[in-house]
Amino acid sequence: MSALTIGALSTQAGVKIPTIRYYESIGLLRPPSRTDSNRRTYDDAAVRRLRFIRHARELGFEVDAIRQLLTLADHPEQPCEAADALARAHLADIESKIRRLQALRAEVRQMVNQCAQGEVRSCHVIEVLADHAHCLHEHH
Amino acid sequence: MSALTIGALSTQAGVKIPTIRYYESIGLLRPPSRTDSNRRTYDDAAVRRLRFIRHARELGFEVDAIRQLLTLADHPEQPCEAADALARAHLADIESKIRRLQALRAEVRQMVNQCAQGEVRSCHVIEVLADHAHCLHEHH
DNA sequence: TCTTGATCCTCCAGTCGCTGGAGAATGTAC
DNA sequence: GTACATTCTCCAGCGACTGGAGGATCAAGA
Repeated sequence: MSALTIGALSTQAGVKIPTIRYYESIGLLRPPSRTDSNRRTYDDAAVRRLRFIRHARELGFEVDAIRQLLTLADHPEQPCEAADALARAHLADIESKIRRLQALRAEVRQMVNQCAQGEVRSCHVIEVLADHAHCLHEHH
Repeated sequence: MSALTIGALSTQAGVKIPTIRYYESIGLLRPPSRTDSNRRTYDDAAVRRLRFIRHARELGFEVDAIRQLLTLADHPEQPCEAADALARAHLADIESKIRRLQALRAEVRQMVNQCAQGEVRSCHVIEVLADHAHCLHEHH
């Protein structure tokens, strides 16, 4: 039953105030009730919803996917295949990102290790970036 | 000695034409010479430079870091400590990204595995995203 | 009660790294 | 010669925020 200001919501959910207003403007958060002096007031449900959004963003979900998930969450009587499919698609995405980053790490490690602390002429940081033959991975 | 059109440069470097012009506009690529009819003409050095840029972008370097690296590459007589430091900083970045993504993967995997294919009410995809207690990692 | 400073409001412009369209001028191939 | 592809510039938009201007309102201390 606690009525929260936008500032309180911001700290409780860990989302900046302008971002909260932005989420409202793009329809991720429903417009809250207002005080007589036109200030937004939120309830605990809004905290949960905003945490949901923030968490999903941290997981790398795009706003559009989140919108779909929120719609699902608003209709808990429906089967969750759609939410499951969304999550599965995202999992594949995460896994590809990890693989790519691991390859990049190997490459940059090689760059750093091979830098002879000499002149740029002999510096592999530049070389590796300039020359595809130094690639350890196949992203192109 | 081959003179390349922007289209040829685009295919050889794997960078879209508007992106090439964009890179020129922000000073990542020097303005090339032009034909009588005002079309850009590039040489092989431009291909290497653009590949350098593209590769660095794929490695997740920000344009600003790339600008610094390019400046270094343009002055090969200088010591490469700066380039090395840039690469090292980026390596730390990549490693943190990998760790975060691995944690996210675990979380999303859990979500997918626990989804009972029932109703949303019992679907962990929604639950995990809504409730911080389900987190396996510590990103907040 | 007054005043100070924190918080809130709306609107708008900027960030980064592109991306794509409009409309016009060329280049190339049959 | 005609058709189609390519290029030119300029400008607007994308996603997902972020922050400032200028003004109203609130909460707490003197």
